[in-house]
Amino acid sequence: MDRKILGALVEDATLSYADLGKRVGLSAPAVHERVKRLKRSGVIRRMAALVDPRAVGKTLLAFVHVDTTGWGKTPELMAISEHPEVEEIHSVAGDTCMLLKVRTTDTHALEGLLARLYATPGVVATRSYVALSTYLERPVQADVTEVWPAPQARARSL
Amino acid sequence: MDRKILGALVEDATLSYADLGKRVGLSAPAVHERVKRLKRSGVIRRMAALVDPRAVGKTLLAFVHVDTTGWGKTPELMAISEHPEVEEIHSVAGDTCMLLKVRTTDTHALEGLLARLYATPGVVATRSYVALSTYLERPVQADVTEVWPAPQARARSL
DNA sequence: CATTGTTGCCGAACTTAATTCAGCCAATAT
DNA sequence: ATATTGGCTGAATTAAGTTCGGCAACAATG
Repeated sequence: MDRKILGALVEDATLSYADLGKRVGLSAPAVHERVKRLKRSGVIRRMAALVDPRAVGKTLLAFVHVDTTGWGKTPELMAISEHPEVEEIHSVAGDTCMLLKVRTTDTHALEGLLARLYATPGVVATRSYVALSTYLERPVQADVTEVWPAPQARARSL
Repeated sequence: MDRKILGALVEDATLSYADLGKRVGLSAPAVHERVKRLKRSGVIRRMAALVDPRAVGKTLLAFVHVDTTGWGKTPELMAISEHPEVEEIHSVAGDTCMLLKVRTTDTHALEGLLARLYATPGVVATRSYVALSTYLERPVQADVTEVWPAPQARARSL
């Protein structure tokens, strides 16, 4: 039941509780109660407007591999996350320490960002993959058919 | 002005128009008008609930490089996008055709997905990077300080 | 087996926000 | 100088969010 609500809210967070209720077969207050619980338990992190990157001038998407000298929440990591062009930072197993997803206005701006990354103390080397075109991009789906109970206890308390 | 509204709505799409108005110095109907325009012009693609991946059982995040025999909207591309584990598909310049962002419950499920990808006609070879931990992950920001006018004309009409 | 407590749902009432509309002001163009 | 357009405000209306009491189902307990 919660999965159905989640799936609908991922697609359209502006749905009224009444419409949601009709869709999943519940009354408006019941849906309201469940959504409130999903929010408080952290399953729903927040509601957000999804913005077209090109509409705000972010035409270029690139994935940047970065080697750093340290591990964990290091100063260089903090420095990297300060750049507004950086959307994601993952530490990956394979061949590099960090994998960054970055968006810039153009190749020139990407070069500027790379220069700033290189200049960061602790950053050793980078390698970049520029995206030519994006065929699919969707937020985390809730349509997993999976064994219960879901690990809701893992959700953050904030 | 629209940038301010966008920035606020990316952070919290549940803000009332009155609160938004107070934040940017406009009345509620004025904000309403602007948001409606931003939605219709495609700058705001949609409102969505951001779900904690772990709360819905998606513990593992991986980036998968895929080589395919064809280019563009090929059947193998459609086949790949059918898998619910696949969140993003980009064609990248560098060394492979496609870069996939996928989420699964565990390594076993990832292996199953890779097996299905390998079995897809047109898919030549894959290489995977498993994310150990994610330090930053945020949606497209609207905080670009950039020359005007923004290329709103590029936004989709739907 | 009955009792008591808990959980989750519904319907109605109430409160708040979304939405519409008429009128106004400023900027631009004729 | 004047008409026209676009965007804003404030009030009124409509719709939604939110709270509450009561009920039914289930589980644990005496």
